[in-house]
Amino acid sequence: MRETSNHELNPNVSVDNVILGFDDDEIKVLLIERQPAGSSNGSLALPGNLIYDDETLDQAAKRVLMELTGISDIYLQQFHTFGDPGRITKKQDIEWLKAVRAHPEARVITVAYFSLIRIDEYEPTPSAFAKNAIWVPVDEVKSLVFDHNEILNKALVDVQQKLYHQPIAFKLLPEKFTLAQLQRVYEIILQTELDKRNFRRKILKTGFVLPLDEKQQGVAHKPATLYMFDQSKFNGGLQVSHF
Amino acid sequence: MRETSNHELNPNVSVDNVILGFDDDEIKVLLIERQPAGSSNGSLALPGNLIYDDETLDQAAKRVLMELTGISDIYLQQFHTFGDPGRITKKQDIEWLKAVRAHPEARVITVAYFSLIRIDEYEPTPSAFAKNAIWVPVDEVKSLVFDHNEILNKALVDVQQKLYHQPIAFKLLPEKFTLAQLQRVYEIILQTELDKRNFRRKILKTGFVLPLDEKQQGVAHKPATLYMFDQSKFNGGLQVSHF
DNA sequence: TTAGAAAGTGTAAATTGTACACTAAGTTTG
DNA sequence: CAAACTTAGTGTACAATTTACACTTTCTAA
Repeated sequence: MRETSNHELNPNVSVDNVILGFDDDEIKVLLIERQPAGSSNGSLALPGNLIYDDETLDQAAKRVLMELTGISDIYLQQFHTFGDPGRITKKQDIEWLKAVRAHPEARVITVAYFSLIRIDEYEPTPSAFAKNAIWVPVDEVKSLVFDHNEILNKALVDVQQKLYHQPIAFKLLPEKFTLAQLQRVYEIILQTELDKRNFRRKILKTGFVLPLDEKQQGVAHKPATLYMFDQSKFNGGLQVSHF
Repeated sequence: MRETSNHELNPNVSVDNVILGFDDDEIKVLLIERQPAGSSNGSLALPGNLIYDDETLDQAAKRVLMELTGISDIYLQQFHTFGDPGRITKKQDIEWLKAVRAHPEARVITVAYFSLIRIDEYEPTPSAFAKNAIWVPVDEVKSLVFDHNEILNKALVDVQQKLYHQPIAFKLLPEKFTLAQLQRVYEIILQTELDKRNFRRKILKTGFVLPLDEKQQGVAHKPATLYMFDQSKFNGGLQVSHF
């Protein structure tokens, strides 16, 4: 009988992480190639695994990410829990579970987390059952294991929503950034083009993006002013009045 | 060994429902009194219970609500999953679990759902381990079992957010309603006062609230025009431009 | 020195937000 | 049946925000 504070894997609950990365160009998602992979012409998955009975869900998400990809110290945010009994139907998935899990037939629900990071600030190094960890542009993602495509899509939609209310754009940029970089983040996440002058006016009026006494270096054109995000001025994001 | 499609209770996963009700006056939450209650000077809980291994989370939420309160046919929306190993610390809770659960020591994570309904359109009738089902004004809710206070609070915050993007205000009103009623819903959920003229202008401009050729009846003053919500015109809620 | 490339800036017109108070249309009461 | 009561319903002036739009500046590299 499992006890509340036993350090044992819970066969019924897993976490999955949607790590979205940005490289000043496009949004990519961090995927792992599972090992063993059975026939495996490389089946890809979100980094996720069962939780321990003595850790919180947030801790589990962090730990699992660390164990599979070596990435730590990032802020993970829970966004949805997936639990269709029919999540696991693909033959490859079933075989993989049999090879890896103590209770391969158990009903598993998974709590999904996302994070946004700069690709160049982390170096994923696969371990545990991840034989590879790779960044894949989100619109080039093919079929993933289990219901991971569904999880990824929901993450992308939720991130769009949260862009207005949470300072997530800045997690995709270096500490010091230009307004052009910031605009690009908004454009890529929202999948739309924005007017440069209007964007600048609006962003600067919020007060949570501060200019520095510093310019971009090493560019073959007029160097842009660098800016910083000021967390303390961020009160619920872009101001919006509904009434 | 549990199988994916067995009709057995999963000892590790539960659902909890935050049913918010409105009676044209204030927001109340539907709570149950558990049976057996031990020493119990009436410990109150959100209606929730373990899931079966062969049902989806959404199905489980519906079923559990039905079994405990008799309420069915309402739209339940998942909003967060709670899973601290320390969720269960109160002595009363532990005793109750021992009396009722096959695996009282099991680590349980709970997937929380909310719904908004009109109080006068439902008649909660307690059954299963609910010896009572009552509506409690949300600001009169005292200490609940487990972490149910935390779950309720998160539900209330999330509902505020979603009011702008989802047509949830209309679930708290009869099919035909006056603009004063609608305004009251917004005011109560947002905990703020709104200007009557500005509210009307803004709501009517959205196009998803349509006037009927019908007036309020049986009131001791000028009868108000009745309105309907038009789902098909609702595109993401109140229009807001961020850039 | 010139060409290239992105930075940075302003304005006019339309729309939306805000604050605010009286008249209209019923019912109830005396 | 008149008066009192209660809520419905409406408009406007001013401020703020949104939108659309193009040229000059400043740096590097050739």
